[in-house]
Amino acid sequence: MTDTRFDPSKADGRWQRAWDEAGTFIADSNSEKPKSFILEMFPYPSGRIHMGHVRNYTMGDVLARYKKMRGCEVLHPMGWDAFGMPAENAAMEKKVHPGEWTRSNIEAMKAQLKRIGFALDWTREFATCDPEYYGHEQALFLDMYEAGLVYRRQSEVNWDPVDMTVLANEQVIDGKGWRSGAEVEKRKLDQWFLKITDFAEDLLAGLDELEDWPDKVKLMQENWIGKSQGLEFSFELSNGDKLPVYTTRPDTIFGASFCAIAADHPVAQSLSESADVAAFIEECKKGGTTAAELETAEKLGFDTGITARHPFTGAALPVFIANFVLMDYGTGAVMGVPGHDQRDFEFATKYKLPIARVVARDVSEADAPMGTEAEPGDGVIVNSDFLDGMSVEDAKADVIARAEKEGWGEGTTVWRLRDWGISRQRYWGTPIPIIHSPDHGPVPVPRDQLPVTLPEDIDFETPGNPLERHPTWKHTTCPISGKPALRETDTLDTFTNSSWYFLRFASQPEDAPFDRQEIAKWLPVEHYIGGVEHAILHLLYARFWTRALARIGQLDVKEPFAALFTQGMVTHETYSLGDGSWLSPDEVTKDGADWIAIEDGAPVTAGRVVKMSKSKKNVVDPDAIIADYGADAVRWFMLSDSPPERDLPWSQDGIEGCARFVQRLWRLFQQYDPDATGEDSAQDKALARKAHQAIVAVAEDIEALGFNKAVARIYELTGATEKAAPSASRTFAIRTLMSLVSPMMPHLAEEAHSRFGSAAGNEGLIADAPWPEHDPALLVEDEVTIAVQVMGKVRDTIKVPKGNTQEANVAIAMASKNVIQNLGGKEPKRTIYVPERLINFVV
RNA sequence: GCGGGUGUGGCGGAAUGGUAGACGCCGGGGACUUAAAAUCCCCUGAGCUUUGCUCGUGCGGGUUCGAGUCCCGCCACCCGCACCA
Repeated sequence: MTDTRFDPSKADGRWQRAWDEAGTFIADSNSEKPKSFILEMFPYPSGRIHMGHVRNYTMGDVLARYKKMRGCEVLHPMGWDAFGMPAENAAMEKKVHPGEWTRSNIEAMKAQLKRIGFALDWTREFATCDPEYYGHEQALFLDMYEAGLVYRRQSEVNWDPVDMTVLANEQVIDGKGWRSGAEVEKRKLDQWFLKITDFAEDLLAGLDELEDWPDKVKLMQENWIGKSQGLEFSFELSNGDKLPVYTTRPDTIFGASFCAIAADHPVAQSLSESADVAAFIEECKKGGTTAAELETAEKLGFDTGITARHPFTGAALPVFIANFVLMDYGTGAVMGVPGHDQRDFEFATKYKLPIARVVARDVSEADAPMGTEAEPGDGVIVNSDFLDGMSVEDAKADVIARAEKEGWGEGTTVWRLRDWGISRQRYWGTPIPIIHSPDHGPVPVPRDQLPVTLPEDIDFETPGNPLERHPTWKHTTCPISGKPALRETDTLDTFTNSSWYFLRFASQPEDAPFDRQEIAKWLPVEHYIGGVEHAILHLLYARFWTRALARIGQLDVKEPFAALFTQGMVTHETYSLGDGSWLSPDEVTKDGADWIAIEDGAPVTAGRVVKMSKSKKNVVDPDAIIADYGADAVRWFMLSDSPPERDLPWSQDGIEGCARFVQRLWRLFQQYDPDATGEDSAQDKALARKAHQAIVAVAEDIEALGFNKAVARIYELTGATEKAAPSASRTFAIRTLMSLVSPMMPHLAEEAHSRFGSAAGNEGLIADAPWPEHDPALLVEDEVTIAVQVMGKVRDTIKVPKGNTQEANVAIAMASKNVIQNLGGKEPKRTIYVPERLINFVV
């Protein structure tokens, strides 16, 4: 035999080069084979590959390699989601151009990915900041514009009044700007929107057909789209105006004790001449625009003195301006029913408004006092005149019917989903290809002038939008009149870049965003893998974008991703000093049972296991790990132990165990003996059976993305093979193991295959070899173990031939000493018999 | 606040309503070695009056011959909330 140790530092690079030179993973769209498009969410080039990326791409890689073994033509591409805020922050902090920073990050990260040995088709690589890519995106934007799917309106942003700049939600910390520290305000700007709400019904209905998506993601999207049936009606106001409101709970209308309107509602605005009202409206502008902030902020109201006439009772309800009502949702006005809505309850408690019960568990509890919280649940209607005794459902229908008959309201469908605001007042994004003409308003940039490229000479010294401040870039001429005009200086939300990149991976013509026929060959993506944090926004936007392109006749698919998998995070223990500062894993060591700082021996507290993050310093660099243990050990670790949808805690012991297993397999592979004979012993048969069972089980596990289970199967077969004496079965088991681990540990598998496997006549790369065949006759066992219970408690187990009759097995069970003892001389009253599993005697 | 999820030994986890803890890690004992590393073997949920018995899957109830799994009510933690990607 040759070496005794597998040396990844030599083998990894050798096989990575071999795959590159052979073009092993280049996808051929003209292949006759069935097509398989395996895609992981492409990375943002932040600087370094982190363990989360490694886990994500390892899972996709195993699938891609497995599919190839199964005879598919596999498309497994990689690219870069290259626009975004971090590049602009780097520009401000490090005085480096965002493009330069991004490009050098891409270069570094690509080299890292190559060292992990991923089976990627690098010929299709692109970055979304390439003018070719965003130029095609601008064309798609104009297609949608011309199809009426784009419009412009006023919308609120977070405004930093000191830096005079728009802030992302992430840049608002506790209501203050992250750099200036100033109190953030809401400010209205003209912004571009995509009409995703036009597709609300279709996006919702489409979820039903996504059988291979996790239920939880479909549920989250369903709730996000938020279809609700309700009543829209108008209150008559004491000042003579009408106040349209929308409610999903018309059944509780007799419990209404006030109305609340948004600060920018016309009724509120009409009162703003009063200093008090103006001051309150100003107060409502404080704070940012996030839902969490709005929902948790203290409920504030201002009594306008106006009253609204209740449509049934005629009661005069006070009308408040309230900070928790949004102009963007519904009509910007609500009826307040404090008894059965928590937000209304808090508001009514604060402003001492009546809290009436109109829903109870039973009519007899109509006078039961309200507790300290609203009761939003189901029940029967009480204290509500003609609705008394009805179910919530019936009462809703009844009120809507009456409103429609009497002509003061109508039942409507309302969606929680809002149109997609795509304007960003930032530099590092796709320029919106619009020219604002003094005579013709917004005009599309002519197609032959695309791409509208970003200017290179850019000033990041002052806050605000660099495109807006650039001395010449925005100055152009109107395509219609030729008169001086201004370019749109907003760029597109980076989510637009990731809404169609998978199409560009499948097809990359120069003169168009994609080729329809080529797309039809590959789409939909067979497996799409990424973090659950994208469950709603990215996935919904990509579904929308695909549908929009289908509607305007450019695509034949509606759903881009046939199967979705959301993987868990990579986590690590945290280490902190007494002063609360964090230490990284390589700054600490164990002193007996305690952790101490390596530098000065100071005591360290080992804290909770949380997602790896720079701020907590609990990160482990994949490069260093690969240098120490090799790519296969890291890949194996990423697949072992934790189910892929759950978090994976990184551990030093774990990676060392994986590296040991790589060597253990290597030792076993060296014992490959094509000339071994002998099939007769029971042990040989048992091993052959295990190997054939593993071929089927590992395939099933990989197809179900149960990588941790596949890993456990491989451990079991490895252990059994090691223990076996040389035989033809053992040789078969070793060869089987080489194939089974090849998607997961491709470098080790190639090395073993080239050195030992070729002795058995296997030529070429194992990456090109097929998945092993199994013998169905060897899948079944000929003996089964049956648990014997007395009153549901296991008292014994019996081993019986597989074909035994129920009578025979029950007789064997009855003869068991333990069973006799536990029956205590009594005859079983009943016997539960589960074939090949269990017998339960009930006395 | 709203929406979604998760909870099983010291740790990661396995288990079509049918033998809870497969497989791995850690730990303990032993073999080999001048020694170490590596490797191999055995043990490893808790408790007890130990041929065996009792308890045990976040907590409290329920359904069932039988519940980690199904139902009801809680608790804790994690993710998302529309300008982070």
